[in-house]
Amino acid sequence: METRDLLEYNPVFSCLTMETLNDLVDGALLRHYHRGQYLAHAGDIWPMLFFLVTGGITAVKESPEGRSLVATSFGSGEVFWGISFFHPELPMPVALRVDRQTSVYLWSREQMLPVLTQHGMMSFELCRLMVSRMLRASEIVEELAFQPVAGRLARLLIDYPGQSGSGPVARSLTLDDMAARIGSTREVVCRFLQRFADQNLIKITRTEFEINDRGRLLEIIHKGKG
Amino acid sequence: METRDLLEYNPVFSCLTMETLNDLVDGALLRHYHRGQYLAHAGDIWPMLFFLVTGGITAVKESPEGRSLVATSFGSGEVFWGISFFHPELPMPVALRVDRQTSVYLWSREQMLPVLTQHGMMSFELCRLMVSRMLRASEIVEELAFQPVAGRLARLLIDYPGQSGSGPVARSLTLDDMAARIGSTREVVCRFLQRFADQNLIKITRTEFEINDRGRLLEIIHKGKG
DNA sequence: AAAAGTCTTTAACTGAAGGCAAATATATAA
DNA sequence: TTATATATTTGCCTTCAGTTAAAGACTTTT
Repeated sequence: METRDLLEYNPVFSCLTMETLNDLVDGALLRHYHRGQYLAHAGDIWPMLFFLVTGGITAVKESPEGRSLVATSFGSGEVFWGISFFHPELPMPVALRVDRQTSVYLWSREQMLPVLTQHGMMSFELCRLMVSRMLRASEIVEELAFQPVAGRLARLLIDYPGQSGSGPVARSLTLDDMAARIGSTREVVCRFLQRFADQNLIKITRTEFEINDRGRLLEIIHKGKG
Repeated sequence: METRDLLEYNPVFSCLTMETLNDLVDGALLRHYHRGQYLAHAGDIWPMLFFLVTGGITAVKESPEGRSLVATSFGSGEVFWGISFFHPELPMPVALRVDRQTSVYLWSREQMLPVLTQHGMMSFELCRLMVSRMLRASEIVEELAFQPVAGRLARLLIDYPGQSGSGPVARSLTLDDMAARIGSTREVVCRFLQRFADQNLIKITRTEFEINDRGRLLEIIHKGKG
């Protein structure tokens, strides 16, 4: 899709006039990153708002001992920001890591502030977006607090990326990736995957997997027990 | 403090003109609740924004098996909302429970929407507020994912409500309350409290406690191990 | 094709934390 | 006061999940 369409399709930018939007795009910094680079590290003061044109970015929390947890991730057409964009004195609680070849538009707090305070609709849409993100955070909290690993993993499998209808799916995430998404470790994830396979809930090879018993997986998510 | 002062002191409302503020207050629903009542239950569609005049409200997540987790709580002068205020189709992920005698101003989505879209500054301040709340959520996630119970409890003790300087503090929270705040259970909390007492980090009676070794507690929070 | 690196898989061990049950203490109501 | 409900404390036991270690499988490089 064209960058321009992406912007106009995004609720936050779509409420601006052509003119304002043009000005914004002209003033924006267009940056390209590649896999493994960081837009910002946890602890940084990073007062920027960005629009993701192509690629993917992941918000990651790192524990002191090196375990990490994926808080959320962004794709084409999505908007996010550094905490410092809104609170210049506060540092980033997560790192923003680039998943693959990625292009973003960047705006600084100074650039964007007048536009936001001028356009109530835009700020309001930003609020709405934040609420969605808060919901996501809320889900993560709930799962970490109440769901044992089996449930969290079952959920990850159910909404695994690149699942169309039935048939085997490529294991695009490594065990470490999965572990980071559900707040556990490589070995434990492996163990539970095998256990699911033993129970015929899934079929699994080194490179692919396939869900056999979606119903039972959903049950594990909701009622617990793996 | 006067309600009026509270409103004018709140960043979200303070950017309105006297006039608009008057209109808002006139249009608001003033409601009184008592301990144990709910403004909204998890799962409700509740498209309201509220301003807490007096009292206290807690946002609680409940697990299917009856354990609960305090996500955050609000006091005098604070503003919060139902998810449905921003996304009318989405239900509340938490319940809003009243802690004690409480008065709130309530506005519906319909009432407030025009004001917000008209006043960019107000929406922007609301964004800022949301970011703060997101930060809080982010901390909770981090702690649940990476901190063992000892650390989470230590933190709860360090910023226990009603701690002025030194000296013993009344145990205003029951073990269940504490457990709900750190995502654990009554018994476990009790056990860790006793352990802390054994190590002379705190002194504890049935009704009061006192922090003896704040430094060591901070260490447990940051470096782990109880 | 050998070597080095990266993932996956298993097993055995360990520790952390939750559940149950019972004793004790305290507050509230009849 | 007695009775009833509510909190705390403790011991014992179980489960769950993280750690360590090692072996196997596949990829990429040399």
